[in-house]
Order: sequence, then C-alpha cells, then structure tokens
Amino acid sequence: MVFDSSCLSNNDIAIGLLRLMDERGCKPDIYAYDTIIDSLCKDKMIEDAFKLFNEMVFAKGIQPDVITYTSLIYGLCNLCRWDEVSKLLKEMEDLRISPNFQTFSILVDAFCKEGSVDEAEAVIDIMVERGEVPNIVTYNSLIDGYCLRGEMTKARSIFDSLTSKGLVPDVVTYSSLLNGYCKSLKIEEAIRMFHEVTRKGLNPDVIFYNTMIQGLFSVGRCGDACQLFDEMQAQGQTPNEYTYGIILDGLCSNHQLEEALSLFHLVGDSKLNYNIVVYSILIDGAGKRGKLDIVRALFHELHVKGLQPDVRTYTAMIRGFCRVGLLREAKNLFLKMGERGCPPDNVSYSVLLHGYLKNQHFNDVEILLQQMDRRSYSLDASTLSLLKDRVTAGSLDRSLLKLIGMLVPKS
DNA sequence: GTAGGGTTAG
Repeated sequence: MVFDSSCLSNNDIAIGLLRLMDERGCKPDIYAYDTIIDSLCKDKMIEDAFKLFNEMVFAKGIQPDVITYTSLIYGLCNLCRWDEVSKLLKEMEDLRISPNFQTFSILVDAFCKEGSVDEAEAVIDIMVERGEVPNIVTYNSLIDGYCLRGEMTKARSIFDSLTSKGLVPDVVTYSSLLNGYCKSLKIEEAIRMFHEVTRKGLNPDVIFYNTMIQGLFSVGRCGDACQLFDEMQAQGQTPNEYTYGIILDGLCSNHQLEEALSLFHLVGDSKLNYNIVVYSILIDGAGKRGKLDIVRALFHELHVKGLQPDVRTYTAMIRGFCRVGLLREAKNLFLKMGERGCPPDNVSYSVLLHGYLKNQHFNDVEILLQQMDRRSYSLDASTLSLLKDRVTAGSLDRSLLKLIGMLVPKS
C-alpha cells in the first residue's frame, strides 16, 4: 500500500498523490492544485493552502485562476482575516482576474456573518453592475444577516420582495427567518413560518426541525419541543448531534437536568456521546444547579473517553465551582487553561470575576482586570455594572475605576 | 475545481 490512511487526512493523501504524479512524470495541472487548495481552505488549513498556492505559481509556473482565488478568499473569510482578503482581491485586480458569481456570493455571506449587512448590500450592487444576477443563495445570506442582527422587519421585507425578483424561497430561506424569529422570541411568527413550509410542499430538513425545536425550548415549551422531536422522526428526518445538543441544552435550561441526564444515559456509548459539546452542555447545566458531584463525574468521564475540553467546557467547570463557593478550585482550573492550550477568553474572565465578587474575594479582582487589559479583552455589561456597584458600595477601591474604564468595550 | 441556513456561556 502506498499510503497508510490510518493516520492521514484526506488532504494528506491528496497531497501525496500530487507528489506521486510529479514523480511519475504526470504533471499536476491547475485542476489538481485547485481541488486540494479548496479542500485545505474548507478545513481551515489556510497556511497549507498558501504553501500549495506558492508551489503552483512559483515552482510550477501555473497561473492561478478565479477559482484558486475564490477558494483562498473563502478560507480567509472563514477565519475573519479581512486584511488578507482585501490583499487577494487587489491581487486579482492587478492580474485582471475578475471575481465571479461565487466570489461575490462568498463576500456577501462573509459580510452578513460579520454583521456588516450594508457592506453586503454594497457587494450585491457591484455584482448587479457587473451583470451577475443574485440568486436565492445570495439573498438567503442577506436575510440571514439581518436575522442575526435581530432586524426581523428588514429580513422580512427582503423575504417578501423575493417573488417580484422571480426568486422562490427554499428551505434555507425559511430556516433563516424561522431562526431569526426564534432568537427574537417571536415564537408565533416562527410557528407561522413552520406551517408555511409544510403548506408550500417544501420538505423540512433536519436543520429546519432543529431550529424550531430550539425555538420552542427557548420559550419554555418543552412539551411542544419533544412532540416536534417525535414528529420529525415520523416524517423521516433522522435527528443528528445538533438535535441531541439542542434537546439536552433545552432540558437543562428549563430546569430539567434529570431528564437531560436520563437521555444522556439512555444514549450511552453511542457516538452522539463522543462529543465535547454534549459534555459542556451537561457540565454547565449541572454546575448551575450546584450539582458538583455530577460536574466532576462528567469532567472525569470526558477525559476517560479521550475528549479534549475546550474553553467552554473549562468555563462551565469554573462557573460550577464558583456557584458553590469553591473559589480555589475555580482559580486553579482557570490557571491550568492556558497550560492546556486553551487560554481563558472574555467569558471565562467574566465568570471568574462574578465568582470573586459574589464570594467577596475582592483582593483577587484587580489582577484579573489587569490581565484582561493586557489581552485587550473587554467587560460585558453585567460584569461592568456589578464592578461599579461594588466600587460604589466601597467593597472595591475607587482607584480601580480607571482600569475598569479601560475595559469598557470601544463600540 | 469555487457560494447559503441549525448546537453549548454571562
């Protein structure tokens, strides 16, 4: 066997084949390079993609085309590396390679995900100027962008204008709107969307059901959520790991930790339970109810399974420790996060700060704030007001106000 | 060989 695939990714294998082609005198062409560059970009391995890009251009003398650039732009957008996106667009212009429909669509979607819907609309205008006609995918990105911002009236008006553009909304369009209504807690609107999809004869998929189930949980309608879970299966849609996570989180958030744990045990050794997200949800759920024995057992179990805790897992643990006043353990774990390769983020700091304030460990506050400042982190609204209250009350020294002021978010 | 929707926090 030429390749031992047991420890190689598909990308490694593809690159191996590329080398083999070279050795055997069968010159890899732009199709071969573009295929692998795209795959690397999709897997967020952008540095490797650029390595291959440079090899193609400089060592092999193959000129990149619009597809090469579009793949790289996609990869960079996914990593929010906007400066490099601009650089590549400029490079394309210099090489007189025009962005095509897909390039524009990627930019529209990236701006929408960033919350920059105005920029996204500007890209659509440029598209149209250049003779490209935006399709349902383009508008789905825009609708989703407005939904993510909670601007449901605007999202709805774009949705309503689709017909006059000769476009037919698909399941993705409805999913985005449904999700927007759910996140804005406009559950009745969401349910209306749900029924409209069925009425139109569209086939709701797993994502669509997941969105609706989550929406029902978010307004406390657990019974309806579980009923829909049954219905989706009756309709032939197989629940996936997202469905499972949504249900566990929904139960935990609605004071049904026991039900969540029963489901978790029922699922047992299935691959659904080989997922760090599941453990983070349950650890957080148990921690918030002060069930530290369960928290510890779950944390131990995930290690036994060889799962890697992430920032959210650690933060959930820390919240659990703080909740029952185990500040020393919270602090220890917080310190270990960096050593274990996942440094605390904004949220981890807020959680520990809340723990310190609630348990009157005022002496530990300043050092955390200084660290946050060094890392250019900022305070969320609730932590900020809590800190100010404690200064007013005299528990924290007034001299901290300057530091606190530096941690107020800029925007 | 290049585009779109869904999961975990305060």
